[in-house]
Amino acid sequence: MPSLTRRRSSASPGGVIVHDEEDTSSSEDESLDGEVVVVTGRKGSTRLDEDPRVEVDATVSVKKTKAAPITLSLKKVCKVCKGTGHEAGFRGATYIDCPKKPCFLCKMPGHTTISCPHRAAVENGAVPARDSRGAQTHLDYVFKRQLRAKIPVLKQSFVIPDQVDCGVIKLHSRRVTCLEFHPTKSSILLSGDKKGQLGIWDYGKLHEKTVYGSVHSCILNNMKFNPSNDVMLYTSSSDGTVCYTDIETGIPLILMDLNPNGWNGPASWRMLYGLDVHPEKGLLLVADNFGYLYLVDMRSQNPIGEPLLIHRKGSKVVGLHCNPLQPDILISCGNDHFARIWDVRRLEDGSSLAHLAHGRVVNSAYFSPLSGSKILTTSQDNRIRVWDSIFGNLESPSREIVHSHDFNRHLTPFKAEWDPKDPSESLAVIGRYISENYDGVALHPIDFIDTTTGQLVAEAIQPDITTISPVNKPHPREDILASGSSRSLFIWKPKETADFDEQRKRKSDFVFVRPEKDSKGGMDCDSDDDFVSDPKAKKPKGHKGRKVKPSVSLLL
DNA sequence: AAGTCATGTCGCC
DNA sequence: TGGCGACCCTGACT
Repeated sequence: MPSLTRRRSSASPGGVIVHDEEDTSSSEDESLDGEVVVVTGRKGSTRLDEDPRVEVDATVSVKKTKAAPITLSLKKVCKVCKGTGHEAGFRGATYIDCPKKPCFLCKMPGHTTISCPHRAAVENGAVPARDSRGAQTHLDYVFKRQLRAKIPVLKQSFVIPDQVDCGVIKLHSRRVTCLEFHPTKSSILLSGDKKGQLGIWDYGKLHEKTVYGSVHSCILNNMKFNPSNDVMLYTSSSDGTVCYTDIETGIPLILMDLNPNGWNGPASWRMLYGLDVHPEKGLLLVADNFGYLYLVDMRSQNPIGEPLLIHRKGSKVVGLHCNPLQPDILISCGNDHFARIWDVRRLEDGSSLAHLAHGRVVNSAYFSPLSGSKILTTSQDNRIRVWDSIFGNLESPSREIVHSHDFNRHLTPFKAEWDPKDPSESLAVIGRYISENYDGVALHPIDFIDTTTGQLVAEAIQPDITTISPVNKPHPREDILASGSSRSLFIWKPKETADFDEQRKRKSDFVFVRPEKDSKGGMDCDSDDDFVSDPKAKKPKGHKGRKVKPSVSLLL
């Protein structure tokens, strides 16, 4: 008589799975010529042929012969569409899409990410979308093949900080939401997290880092320095407050609180997003999750005027940016799928100068940093858009670039950032959502895109960083990029300037800092315990099913 | 090492 | 228009 074989599992390869209930005495019988029997059992039912209560899965066939071969024909089920005959998920370090769903990259049906024309192209994911105003002609191809290669490059070559110089693991206890470089002290990076904590890290000295936990009580969405006082920082948060904080003490002054009566449910709780300074007027601009813009007078430190509806009522305003040359010109973007341009001098209901339509939520809209004449937007329809002249035709973007930066509720929204040091105002930096198989490791690079051509200029990867990096900030003056990946921060430099000899000398590429569990007030992370250089220290784990090479640089 | 959980947007009814 | 549930590459922790 065969004994009942049970297996407690929920994802055996190729298996529909059945669980025991209240049974702690599971056992496996290997005498059945390697065949596995998966049975739904109940407490006390130990033998299949004796207990009529045993339920056999529909896909299991049981032969009551002497040898009692019990076979399984378990159908593979796609975790995405629940259909059979295919499976979505990682195969090694390569992700296989569900063929029944639209392409995860360009969102068009009929193909998957692997065969997507936007991915298969040499530009590898970041290529200009087909221009809707003019299909490609034969002349275009002639131009590309025969002429373009002979045109001398007039543009300066980009300097790409694509080598990790140093990093802080877990300075924050929740994912990083925003980054800002100190305006005058070049090696100081400020970071905000989902918990509302404010991190200050001097990456030049590595050890000097502080986390203030009492500035905000939930997501720190944006920060901006006072242009006339580089110790003072403005922050906006989903707790509904704008704070003005001395970064040397971490003591905040609340300039505005939209939830003075506390929590009365989500219908009334206001969250503040976007934050920018109008230096000439001494104005602070912030917006909320119901579509309203607020102005705060920086001198009197008080809100002024009435809130103005700038996006669809009830929809979140995600970002604000004043034009660098004409700060009266403001751009806002929001969940109503629009970016809108305003004149701060005459703000009224419906007075927007232009509205830029997008396929989905607009995560960010920034004027170009030098001339302010271009606009770069990031939308959740997996497209980066560039509008070339804010005084020109804004009905449609002058360029759309397909790029993977989808929405995921567990990730900080991706935002493409201008490189402020690029005199041609064409280089943009943005993290990539979908992974690429890099020598057997699934990694999510940070992409450097030439927005004038849509070409992927460079992609920054580091085998140790297996997490997605949605937050990236190019340094305003130096060839440095800061990125926030989950709870960690990294500093990237160009290969030739990254100081690897120095790193080897100090035997640590990375600095590990334990997050404080329940921080009240400032947290000083400078105790010796915070640093790990032990070769036995925990290695970074790859994601499920992804093959990750052992880390060397982390453990030097 | 499989399970758990945190929790934003969108589409559908 | 509003409430509800599905959800495609998460990541850290148990």
